Amino acid sequence: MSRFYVTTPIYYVNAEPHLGHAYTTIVGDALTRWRRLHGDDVLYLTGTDEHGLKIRQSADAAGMSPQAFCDSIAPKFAHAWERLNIANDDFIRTTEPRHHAAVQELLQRCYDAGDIELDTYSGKYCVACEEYYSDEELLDNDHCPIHKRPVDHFEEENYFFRLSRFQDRLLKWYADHPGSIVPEFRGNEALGLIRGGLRDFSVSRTSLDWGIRLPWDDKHVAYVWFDALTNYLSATGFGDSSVDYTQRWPVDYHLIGKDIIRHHCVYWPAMLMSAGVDLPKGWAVGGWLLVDGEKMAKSTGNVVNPLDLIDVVGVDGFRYYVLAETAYGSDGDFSFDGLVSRYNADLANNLGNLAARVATVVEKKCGGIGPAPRTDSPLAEAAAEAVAATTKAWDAVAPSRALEATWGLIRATNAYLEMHEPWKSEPGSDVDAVMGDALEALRIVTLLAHPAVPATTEVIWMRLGLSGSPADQRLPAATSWGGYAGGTAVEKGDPLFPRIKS
RNA sequence: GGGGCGGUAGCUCAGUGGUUAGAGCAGGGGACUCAUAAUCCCUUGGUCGUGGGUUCGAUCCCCACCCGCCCUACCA
Repeated sequence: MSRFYVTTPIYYVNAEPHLGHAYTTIVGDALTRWRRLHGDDVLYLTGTDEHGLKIRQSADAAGMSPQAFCDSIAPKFAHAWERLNIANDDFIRTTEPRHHAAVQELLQRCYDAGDIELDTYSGKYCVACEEYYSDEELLDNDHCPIHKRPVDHFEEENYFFRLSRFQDRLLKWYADHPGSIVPEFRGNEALGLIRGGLRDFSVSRTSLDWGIRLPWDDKHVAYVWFDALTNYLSATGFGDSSVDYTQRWPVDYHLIGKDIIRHHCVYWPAMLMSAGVDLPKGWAVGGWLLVDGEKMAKSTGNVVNPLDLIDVVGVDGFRYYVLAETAYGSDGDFSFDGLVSRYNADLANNLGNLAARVATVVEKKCGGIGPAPRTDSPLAEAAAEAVAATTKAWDAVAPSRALEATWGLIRATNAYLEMHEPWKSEPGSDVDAVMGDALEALRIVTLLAHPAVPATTEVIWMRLGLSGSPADQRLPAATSWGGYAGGTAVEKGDPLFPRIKS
């Protein structure tokens, strides 16, 4: 049994869960469910990022302590993932003791390695914002873009991580590990960032109090990088001397958005190198889900709450949509019309309807008991192709392609039924053969589609009269043609995906 | 300004240095009626962003440009 460890970014608790968070989290869930089907010992990690000035400010504004504020928001993420049927194995919060231990361990290791040194951070600072600004962010004459007033030149004593020392090592590592970033074109972006030159970055603040103290200098609080990124290590037990964190580390995939490539593919590996920790095996970089063609933002008022959508198309309808509609890596476009139309076309008309018609014909022509499939069924080849293509796609972290391949078998099965028209024949061996084949194809579809639509496939599995759950099956053996033995009572039940009238 | 990614049928996307560029959805026609007015078959539709270049030949290679988006160093 192999181990498989996948992470999502940890989400900043300054905002409530939205479509973008849900997208990445669903991709990770489907990917890890696929690995579980293969018997892997999976660790799927998500969580929340709870430190920093903005949390402090939001807490102050709410009249709460930062911890109480975080305690009020973090469960909303955990709850949202429950609603979306996310099977994360752990949920890490950066305010947890285990995370503090890991952050301090990583900091200490980098400090001991000589890669963290005291220096001076200087920049243009707006007192009203309590923020530093780069020259390009400022208006003409060094005015704050928000407050329209002059910024001050500030200097602050910071510890810096000597990222500049890592350019050659990072380039060599990536050259030695081709394909570690998928899709490939995102890997090229990361290399471009490294080749473009690396500057040291500060890892601490003295002006911040809501965070983790540096172990060797408690006047300083860790700034975001060493705090947030380290969560991936915290969950493995890193920093706890009684635990062998290498049982879980290195991670197989960090799922990230394209906007945080620099932090995850440049800063993070350099930090790990410095600390003597193995680097991740892979990164899977996703694009953004735009909403009606525009970037989702509070200012445009187009923030989509995923929980509103599951009232319309169900949990699996929503999961299927985000997985199927967008090629992971590229930007996708979310639209309500698209959601409904894909739900109707793929789930109601294809999968749901196939399950319904098969059950009806088995009931009418086979006495409600599913016949066994033929060993030499023409559908067997279509099934094998679907299994192969689906597997290849999931292995490449390409959910939309995986589902397309799986749906190919659904279409082939519908076509197969049309060709033989078993509803026109009298009960007998010919009808039994056709329906056995259809049931077997549907069983295989159920397994292949399970990572995307786990709840519905459980229901189909049960209606086919099969015991247990698709999740108990072991691929690839379970997707071999002929796994259905026949002789089970097939139940029609209510429509799995009632068609939505638009 | 610099770096990067993308621009292929109405929509979402595949794709390859070479005969007539593909899929799904949407549109049109037909068949069927087991099924959630679902399904199946056929079909309309593309100057493969623009202009050059390399080549016997480019959507795929090179250059320039246009458009969209991302990063540009401390918001995930």
